[in-house]
Amino acid sequence: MINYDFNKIEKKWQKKWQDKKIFEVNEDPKKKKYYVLEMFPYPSGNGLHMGHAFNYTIGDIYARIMRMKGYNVLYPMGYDSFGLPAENAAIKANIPPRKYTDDAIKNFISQQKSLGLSYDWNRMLKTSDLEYYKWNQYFFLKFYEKGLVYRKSASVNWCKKCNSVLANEQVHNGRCWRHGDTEVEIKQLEQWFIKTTQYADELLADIKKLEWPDRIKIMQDNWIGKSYGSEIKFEINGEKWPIFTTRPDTIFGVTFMVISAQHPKLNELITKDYKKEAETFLKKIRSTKQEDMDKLDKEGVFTGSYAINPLTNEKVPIWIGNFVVADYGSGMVMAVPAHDQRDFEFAKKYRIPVKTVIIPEDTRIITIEESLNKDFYSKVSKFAKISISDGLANIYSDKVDEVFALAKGNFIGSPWYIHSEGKIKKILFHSSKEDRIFDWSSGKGIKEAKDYGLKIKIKKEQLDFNELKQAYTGNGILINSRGFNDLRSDEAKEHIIKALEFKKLGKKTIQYKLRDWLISRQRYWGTPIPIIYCDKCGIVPVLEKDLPVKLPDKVKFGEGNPLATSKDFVSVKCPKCKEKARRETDTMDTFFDSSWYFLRYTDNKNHKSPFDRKKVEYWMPVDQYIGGAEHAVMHLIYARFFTKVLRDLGFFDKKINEPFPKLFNQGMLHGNDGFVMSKSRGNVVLPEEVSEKYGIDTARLFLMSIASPDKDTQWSDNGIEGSLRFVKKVFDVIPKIKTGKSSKRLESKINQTVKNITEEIMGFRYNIAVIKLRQLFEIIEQENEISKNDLDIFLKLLSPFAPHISEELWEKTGRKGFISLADWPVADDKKIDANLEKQEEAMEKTISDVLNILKIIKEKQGKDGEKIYLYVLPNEKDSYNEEMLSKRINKKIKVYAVNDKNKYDPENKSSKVKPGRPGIFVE
RNA sequence: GCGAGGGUAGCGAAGUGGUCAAACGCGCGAGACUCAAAAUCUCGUCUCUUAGUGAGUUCACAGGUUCGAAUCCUGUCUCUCGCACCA
Repeated sequence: MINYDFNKIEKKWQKKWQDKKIFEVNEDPKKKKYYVLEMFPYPSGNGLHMGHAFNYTIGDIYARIMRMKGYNVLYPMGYDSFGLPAENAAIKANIPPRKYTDDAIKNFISQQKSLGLSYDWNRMLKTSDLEYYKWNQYFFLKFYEKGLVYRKSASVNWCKKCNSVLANEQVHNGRCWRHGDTEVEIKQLEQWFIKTTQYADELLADIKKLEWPDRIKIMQDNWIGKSYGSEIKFEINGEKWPIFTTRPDTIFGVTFMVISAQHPKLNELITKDYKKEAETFLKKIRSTKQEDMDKLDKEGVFTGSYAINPLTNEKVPIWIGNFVVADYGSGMVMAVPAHDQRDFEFAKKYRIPVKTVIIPEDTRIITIEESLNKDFYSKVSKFAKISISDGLANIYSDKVDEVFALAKGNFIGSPWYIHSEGKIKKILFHSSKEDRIFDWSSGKGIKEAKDYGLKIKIKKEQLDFNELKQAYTGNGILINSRGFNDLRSDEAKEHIIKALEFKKLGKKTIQYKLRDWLISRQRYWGTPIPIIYCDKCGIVPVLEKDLPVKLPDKVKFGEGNPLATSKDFVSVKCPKCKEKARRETDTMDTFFDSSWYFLRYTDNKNHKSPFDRKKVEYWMPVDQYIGGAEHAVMHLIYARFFTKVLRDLGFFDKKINEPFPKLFNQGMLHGNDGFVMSKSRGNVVLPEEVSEKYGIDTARLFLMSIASPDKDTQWSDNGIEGSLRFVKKVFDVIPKIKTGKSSKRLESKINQTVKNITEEIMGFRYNIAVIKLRQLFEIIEQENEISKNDLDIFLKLLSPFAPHISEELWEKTGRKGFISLADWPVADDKKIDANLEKQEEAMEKTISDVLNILKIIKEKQGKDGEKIYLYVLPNEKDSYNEEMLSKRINKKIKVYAVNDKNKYDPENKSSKVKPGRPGIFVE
């Protein structure tokens, strides 16, 4: 076998592709377009690792097959080059961020080119280029005009390592998304926000139209977090405070209110008498780390104020609590301790009354009067019988599913109720000393609770739900709710809202968890926000004609906001009054940049506008987007939002509603040790090293064959050897193969494989496609000759995975042009012959029979079989190829038709012959 | 706590009702080639059995549905990921 010089071949074809610009595309109305896109990378100074190669190869294969299928394929690459790491590197190594970034990009490009990716490099973009980011500013102004941008003071997430605020989406588990070890602090700051919430409904509704992995869709759904509820107005100090709740059916159970410690109007409620305690409490909360907050018990203090329940006119105390989220709903909750676990815990701690207003369906409280006086059949659970006499309670039942008795102490005193459904299984007794569960399922008939030695005494005055162990949070039947008693929760919600609406004290509302997008960053390496502050005119947007606001080169780091250190930058004249004014010194979140880059690819050199409408309308939407799941609720939500806004601003046709109708989530590539590749762990596999040793085609093929590309996979230095063997063999065998006529068997196999591989690639089951390709190659190897056309087909099938050697072999076998631009093969169904498949199986079976016999002879008789004779039915003779069999079995094989008079058959094995099953004689 | 997805032979990984003792790759074993090794080629690789056969036990664990289960249902254990006091 020759040792092929893969590196030379790779360079050769990469150069040819580039010189001939074969992957560059233009709008062509005659051709169907297809837009394949991978999430563009942040160009880190560390360069690419194998994980990137894995990701890009997935997209490249897709782009290649679509191109060969005749689509006009847009497959671009660019760089999300603004951002913190460059700035930090600049501070650390004293390199200007622009230089750091440009160097990193250069490095990325050369690495990516050596991966054989078929990008249209002519469309490359960098978000840190003035030609790109000036359009960020332009969009910001457009959004501003439309009222989609606003400035407000709010509690914001602050990461001290980033030295900047973060968007809600960038806080993970109370920590910074970039700095997993850094807790986010809450600061009160005035910042720029984008009204993503204005599109919450559409963003949510359109999720179901997307062909995305379910888990990403679910994540977005949860993130937007729509909940239906109502706003109920509670009167506080003569003022109406709207309070959001999803459980208006529990309004009669409200025994207190809790306001968030961060609520802007909190101070209005704290009365003189409670000021001291409140301040101590608030101080404590503010000094608590965000992370510890979650673990804390519910805590709070009384404000001294009261709210009036609009339906009962009861006065309930207002507490400050550490568990109420300030910016969700109304920042204050109506607390129903009997039916909300948090409220329950709080009430228990501060001995606030608990009032039960919902009981599970099929449940009735047995009132003491009823219980004490007579044998009692539960009204609802018809099969439960409770008898109470002399203060002793026994429970009898044969068909009740679950009987809950809530009791206190030695089962003495306390309220209890029975809940039943279907067959009897268990009876549960809870006591404050221990929880005991009795399995009722073993007993067929009636058992007495007292058999277990239980005595239950009930006293009237102890009917007190404060003894409940936890809140009942399910739906059920209303009690203690005046006119709404006996309604089911869902009915009660409607009725109660109606009653409140009638009094103008409440209404139905919808709440979202999604918050507006905070885009201000107190950092340098980003897009300057085009705003000017004038003492006279206030906030004044930069005029469109004055764009771009260029990011200054000379700033000082480490003294707060870097842009503020550039006097030339800050000082400006007010566009309105022409007086002295100052510029905004914050920059934009880089997710702003990545929210529309896919549009810019369609027209990346446009100086006059962000993109040409026609071009966007030709190429958009992205037909296949590829990227990791880490952007499920960040980039993917922002980009969807942006697209919808630009659509509404008339930048392109109304039909473009979603940027990425189809999304593929690739898995993570782990290192040899099974852990995520990272520099600190030292398990990073570098493409150039692998490439040098095995060739990039081999690496691509291997990456795609380890596992399904949507799964996390593990790099293995051993595994790639297998792929190398295959690549070498192909490279060795193909040029030597005799071209002529393909056998029926080969034709059938080839056409079947074309069909399979096409389907597998289209479904991203690349691993299966590679297996099919290998199986096909095995057949080709076995055959004596192959037709020119079939050989071409094989190379075409190989080419998306191993483009360089495919090109090389294409050329070596005398084909013209680039295989990358050749037509993707179409299967000829007529040539697929199921009978041949059967013959194949018969042959495999025969081989294994022969081998088995050889093994047995060796074991039993200690001799090696030398010659093998097969006796086959005359019509099957052609299916048994002596040469091929001999090669497989490594022995001389002679095939006779059973009716051959001259056959050699000393033991008359030919009598054993059956269709598809030859007789075998070994000697 | 809530939500999503997993657990398949020594390892990686296909397989979602019969064609499954389970593709493919790695590893390992045997043979061929060679003076020898590497490379390459062929075969084998759950257990027992066997002139090409037959039997048994498997797909986290325990039950169940079915004529039939790796595949469907229930429960348990376990791993990964996402959200996390959202009223």
